Amino acid sequence: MNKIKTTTTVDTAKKSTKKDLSSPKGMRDIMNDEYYAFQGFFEKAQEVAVYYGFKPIETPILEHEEVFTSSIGEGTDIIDKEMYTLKTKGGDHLALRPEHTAALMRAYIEHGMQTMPQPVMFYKYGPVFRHDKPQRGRYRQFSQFDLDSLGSDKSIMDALVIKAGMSILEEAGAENLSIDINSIGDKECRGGYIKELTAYYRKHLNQLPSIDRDRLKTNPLRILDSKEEKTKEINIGAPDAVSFLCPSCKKHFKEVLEYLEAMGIQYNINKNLVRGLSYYTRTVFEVIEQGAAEDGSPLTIASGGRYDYLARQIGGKKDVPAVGFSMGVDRIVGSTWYKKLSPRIIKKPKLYFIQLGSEAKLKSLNIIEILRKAHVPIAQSLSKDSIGAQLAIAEKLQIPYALIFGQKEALENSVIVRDMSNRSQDTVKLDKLIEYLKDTK
RNA sequence: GUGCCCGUAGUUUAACGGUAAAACUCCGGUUUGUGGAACCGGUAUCGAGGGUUCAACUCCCUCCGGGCGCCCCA
Repeated sequence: MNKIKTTTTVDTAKKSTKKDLSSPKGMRDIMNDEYYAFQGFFEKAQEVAVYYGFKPIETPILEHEEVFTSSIGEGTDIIDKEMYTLKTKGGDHLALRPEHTAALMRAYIEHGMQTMPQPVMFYKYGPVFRHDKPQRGRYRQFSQFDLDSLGSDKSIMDALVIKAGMSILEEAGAENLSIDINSIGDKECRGGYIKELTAYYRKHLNQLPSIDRDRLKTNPLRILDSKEEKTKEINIGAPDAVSFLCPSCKKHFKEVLEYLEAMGIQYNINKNLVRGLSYYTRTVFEVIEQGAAEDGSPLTIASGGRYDYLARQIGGKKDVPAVGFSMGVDRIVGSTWYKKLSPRIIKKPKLYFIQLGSEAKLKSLNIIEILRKAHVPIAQSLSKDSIGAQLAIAEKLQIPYALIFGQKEALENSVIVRDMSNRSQDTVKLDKLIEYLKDTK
């Protein structure tokens, strides 16, 4: 009964020979050193985050589409063009998360975290997805590490989140980062500012490039960081958000800056910084890597801000003041300054296990298990047969000791420990091996 | 989504309108227990699909993928 229709399966397999064996556009495999680089970064980031009082959280990679559409804002590219959406068999409209913040707020509301001592502070790490055109440091699946404080409108939380984030970046090896900061006000003052700004651009409408004329309708704030030369000139005389801040926003912003100064964090106020996501209020900032790359163009490696109205936007009954810091891990790990943080699980092999002959090979795995139980990190290449080749690999890997286990040793239950540096070797009984190794360094 | 450039073995590179060359890596073999050895051998439907042509990897188109800029953004 096992004769399944082999012919048909083979046929279909042959017909669909042209399988695309590459990973999807903008998505890649991460392995070996690169994997360790990511893992090492995460461990360090986690360590710093915990010191600052952040707790871990992981949310699903998929969320209901509305979590993002209602928060990030329609009219932004992230929602209109870049979100991966899908319809489940049950008819739910889900989306691969394009960022962490909205999902985090959803979790906060869902679990009634307002009953916990405020603020609730989380760190969050994982892949996010944007259907974007891949470019330098830009992938369709990339990893973000986020720090967020939810439930407090205090300016010191802005400062804390920024400080913790900057510490992580420094631990990762960043040196000459600059942080751009601005305040775009709250609902008290932002409306008035936008009105004023719009009026200003209207006055210069005939000089405004067409792309920015369009933005005047969709999102006037974004004209501020336009790359059009013409617009840049016009922007010089544009009203700036800070001078339109209401007293409480002004106070908040001033305090944030004072904290930054007290902590020795270099910043510069960039009045043209507005950020793309529409949920931001008050503080917005970006951490920029100045042209360390060959081409010298700056790359934003982290960004964030306050999002005091997000909770209600996604359907919460009341506002939850919050602030967050989000880092692009791929960009950090890919930076020239990134110092390869090594994951804790990676141990430098102390021994290279060499086996010779079938009798020895048969018992090899047992010996490796003895070493593993004694927590002796080793390397081996059991598939190789020649002792010369195996020694060569040990040499190449710069492993201090080689363990030679051949036919003779297998029969005698012993093993040769060879010091790679001076080529001296000792024969040691298997049951004394661990003890013997303790005396070596 | 858009503009420019690009796409040959695992990798880095050749060549030519007439069905691909080399280096390194990898795998296999030869010398059957001590430091990257040597020698031999193997591995490409020239990103995919069309078209032009007697003939295309080489010319043209479409698509896919990559790099850079724009939009946008980590």
